[in-house]
Amino acid sequence: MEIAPNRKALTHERILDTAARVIRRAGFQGVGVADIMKEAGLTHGGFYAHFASRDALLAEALAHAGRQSAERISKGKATREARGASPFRALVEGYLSERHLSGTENGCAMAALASEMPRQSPDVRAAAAQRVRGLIELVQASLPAGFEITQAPAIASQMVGALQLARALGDNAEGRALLADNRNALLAHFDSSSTR
Amino acid sequence: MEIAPNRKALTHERILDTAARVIRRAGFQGVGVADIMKEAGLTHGGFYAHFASRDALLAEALAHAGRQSAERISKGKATREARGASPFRALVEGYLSERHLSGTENGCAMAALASEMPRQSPDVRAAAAQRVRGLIELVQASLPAGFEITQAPAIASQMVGALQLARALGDNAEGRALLADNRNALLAHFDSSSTR
DNA sequence: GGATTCGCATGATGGTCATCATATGATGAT
DNA sequence: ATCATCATATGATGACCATCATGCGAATCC
Repeated sequence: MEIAPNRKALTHERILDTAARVIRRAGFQGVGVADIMKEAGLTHGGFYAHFASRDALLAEALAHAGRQSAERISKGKATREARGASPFRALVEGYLSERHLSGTENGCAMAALASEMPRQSPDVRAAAAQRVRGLIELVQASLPAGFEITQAPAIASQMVGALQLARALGDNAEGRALLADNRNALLAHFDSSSTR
Repeated sequence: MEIAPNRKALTHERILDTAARVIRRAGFQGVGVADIMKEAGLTHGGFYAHFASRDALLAEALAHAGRQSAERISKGKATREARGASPFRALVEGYLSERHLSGTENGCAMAALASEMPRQSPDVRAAAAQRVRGLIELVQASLPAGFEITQAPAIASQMVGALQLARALGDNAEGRALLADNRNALLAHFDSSSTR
């Protein structure tokens, strides 16, 4: 009976996974229950067998997106470290990459949704606060010598802000230039070969 | 005939002014035509005598909000300079203030709306890009000796990101602490008395 | 293999929204 | 004072949305 582990649990996971991508693409307010179900290959009706409400899904989906994006960021970071980059450089170059600029759907949930957070339900807000803390910890764990630990929140702020301003400018030369300026500013401190 | 300058133009301005506040509070997607008209003291019907569409209003309103917030930021900066702060310190302390943390409705339009920008109409996006450039110029004009001019986009990114992460954490001790960390990081470079 | 359970689909309900057609009522000209 | 004009209000239309009641079909158990 464990061999076909609850089909329902699998579907639940699939909805969550889809929702995590869709909310980053369309925003909390830009997505309806039916949109998510359709993209998950289902119809809207079964939704309330899986979630108590739209808000409950959003909260779960944000936490899920946070785990997804944290994992993806860590993975990209590891790849760059394997190529010889320092942990901090690997983090910064991965987060402020052109790939992340255009890949909102699979990127950092906070960068994709930050300005909508203050208007969400308490459950969503709690997940958002967790995500902010996670980002700061990630930065903290990558800080090179020469940085104070109290600078981690500032660096996290800069990274998120940079991605958002670059996206506001657009996936074009201007947006990419803003990303590059941010990489340079962050990496100049401890290493003279700037953008790489 | 100029003595009572077009009542229509006045109403247009009033709608715009209201919309500029409402979109920062509720977000682009969180606000309807009727909401804005009601808050401006009108009914929804007359709307299309003033704007071609909802999108047209949003674009005009964002530009308006940008002008409003730029002016407000500059004014706060001038006040702090008059009290003896350097231009850069005045800018940073004003932008990353607790007042700005809780005053989304009258604060920086980019901090209030950034993550919704990529999904907006071309007209709105153009206004957004203008706003990003304006912010960067404001930072540039305030840079103290010891900063490179190419750091302005990075500093602007950090300021916007800090406000958004702080708001995601909430208008509470944790959010205020993140703001303080950002003020310290920005001001530590050229002045040893940190937060204030 | 027949009954039962349960996951999902179909379809309905009440609400909200952008947009527009038309009515009203005030303002300014004659 | 009467009329024309124009800014705004009333009300309608069609679309969309969250939620839920009910039905069907497939997997599970006896």
